[in-house]
Amino acid sequence: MSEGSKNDVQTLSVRRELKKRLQYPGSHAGEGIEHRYLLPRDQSGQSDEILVRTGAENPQRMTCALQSRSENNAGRNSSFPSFVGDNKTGNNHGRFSFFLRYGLVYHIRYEPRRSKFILVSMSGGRLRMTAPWTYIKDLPSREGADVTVRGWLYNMRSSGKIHFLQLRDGTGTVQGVMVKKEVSEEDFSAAKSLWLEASVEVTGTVRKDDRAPSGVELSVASVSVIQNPADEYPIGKKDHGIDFLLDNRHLWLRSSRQQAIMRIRERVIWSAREFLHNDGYLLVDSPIISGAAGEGVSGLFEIDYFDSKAYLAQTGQLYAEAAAAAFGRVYCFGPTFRAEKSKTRRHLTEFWMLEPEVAFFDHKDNMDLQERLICHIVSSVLEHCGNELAALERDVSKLENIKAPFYHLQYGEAIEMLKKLGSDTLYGEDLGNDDETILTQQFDRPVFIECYPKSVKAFYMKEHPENQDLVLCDDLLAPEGYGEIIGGSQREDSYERLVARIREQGLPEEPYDWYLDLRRYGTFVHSGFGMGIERVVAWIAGLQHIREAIPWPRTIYRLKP
RNA sequence: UCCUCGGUAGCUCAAUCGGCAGAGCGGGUGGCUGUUAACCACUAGGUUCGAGGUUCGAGUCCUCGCCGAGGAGCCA
Repeated sequence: MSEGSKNDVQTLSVRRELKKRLQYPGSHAGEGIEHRYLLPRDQSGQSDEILVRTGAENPQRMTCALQSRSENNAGRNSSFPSFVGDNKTGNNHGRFSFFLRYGLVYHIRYEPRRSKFILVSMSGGRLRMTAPWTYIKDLPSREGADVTVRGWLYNMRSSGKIHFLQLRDGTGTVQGVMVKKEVSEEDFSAAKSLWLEASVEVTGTVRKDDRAPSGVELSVASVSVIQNPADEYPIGKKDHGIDFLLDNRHLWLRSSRQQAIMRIRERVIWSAREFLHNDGYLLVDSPIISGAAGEGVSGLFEIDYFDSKAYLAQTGQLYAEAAAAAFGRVYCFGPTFRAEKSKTRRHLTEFWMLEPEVAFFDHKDNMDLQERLICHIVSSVLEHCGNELAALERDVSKLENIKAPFYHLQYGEAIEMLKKLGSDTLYGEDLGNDDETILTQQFDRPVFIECYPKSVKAFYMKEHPENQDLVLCDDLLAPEGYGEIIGGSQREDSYERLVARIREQGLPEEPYDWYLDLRRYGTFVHSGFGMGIERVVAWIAGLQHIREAIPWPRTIYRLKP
């Protein structure tokens, strides 16, 4: 490996130049494409050239030839005249590798959409053509094949003459079985000295084995160590405390549990956007830096904005309302910030919120949309994240039960119910965290709490037509004690009443002049809501704490990593 | 800001009424050809968060401080 590290230095210095040179196009429409690439000069001042030709009938079939002009590479041309790859039938994903001097291997890939070749990577140290590597998730379908896996060693067990290398590469895990008499003495002893989370390239044969979770194992032929850590890996195999794990969040993400959570998070976001896109919603993002407060100044992060003050967005809603007047059905999705000094399992100072806003939707249409969105997200996670839910030991039956219709409670009914359950929250007060927990434990599906008192809700919510003390809003509480995941409302569309509400709450009018314009110029019935991504993820994944639902949690005392 | 709990080996945690500072994992050495957080033997590893106090004696009790967690309030 000392040989490799020497080359790595050289790699860095030539990489930049090579990338530059790989940019000239030279394509000829209709016929095959021919590219010539000059490679960096060697010590003698000569340059090599790569000649790449693509077939006219199939641009992805190509031949590559190294034409050497330099003396110390002249012999290579004959021993390495060309390399033919086929992206359709081959398993190399269109990547081609050239061995060149310095012991470097250049990996070049054809990019069909740009009709050009791009430099994928360079590696050094081994005098061979590197096979493109295989992702662990694909191994079950490659039984019997000789493959190379690149990844990290997350655990190792040894029985003297046999090593069990537990490998992960982000797509899955596989056990590499290394038998002493089947590999070189160097590889066997090198493997024994590996520490956890060493980065390795393992070559071997995919072999069926009923004992393996994925059904296959890798019979190791050779191990190439990319880096063996200098120190012991901080996160061990036994339990750790939450504080330690959060301090090591950058490493904690490698664990199978965190990987499962992040995949579920991605599925939640993906499925939500898929649902909205397919339903005709346009993504119109809102600014993160804003001169005006969204829902009152108390929980805002203030920043210096040149010579004036600005705030980090608490919500994109006001902007979404403006966009709804332009595009009808819109949503925004991005990080939002709350400077509350909350220290609970449901709060972060930075969290992601999905905020649809719909023209000509009333309170009821709004709740219907929320219900359909949540159902779609849950069923999508169930469909695509079975392995992840299993890894988290989530009770899937609880999620399979999430189907329309959800329960509905009027605020007054909720207070009555809470009184019977022992809460001392009075009519007119907002529901506390305990109240939400108690309430959601009564239901096996999400429950809407509708029409809260005006006094505890934001100024932009529309008054209830039959009771001026209430507003047309809804909180959607997730079951199993998780509580509020969505807050929504029909918006006040009357200019006069909106101005009155702003004054009632003692807010300055000037920052809202543009917002009031929406009621001056073609006002319209409209509704929307905000869904907290991390809370939805925490609920679906069954997490104890919201901070596991975001890659880099920001809480009051945690800015690092 | 308030309430509650906690801080002991690299990590997770014990330590009875105030009486010799302990275990597992991780590290080191040796053993083991089917291990699944492998196992077995041996071994190294400590300013018990800090300052002060009570006591023959403090990880343990008292005071103050620092740090963290859970909860309240507020919210998604």
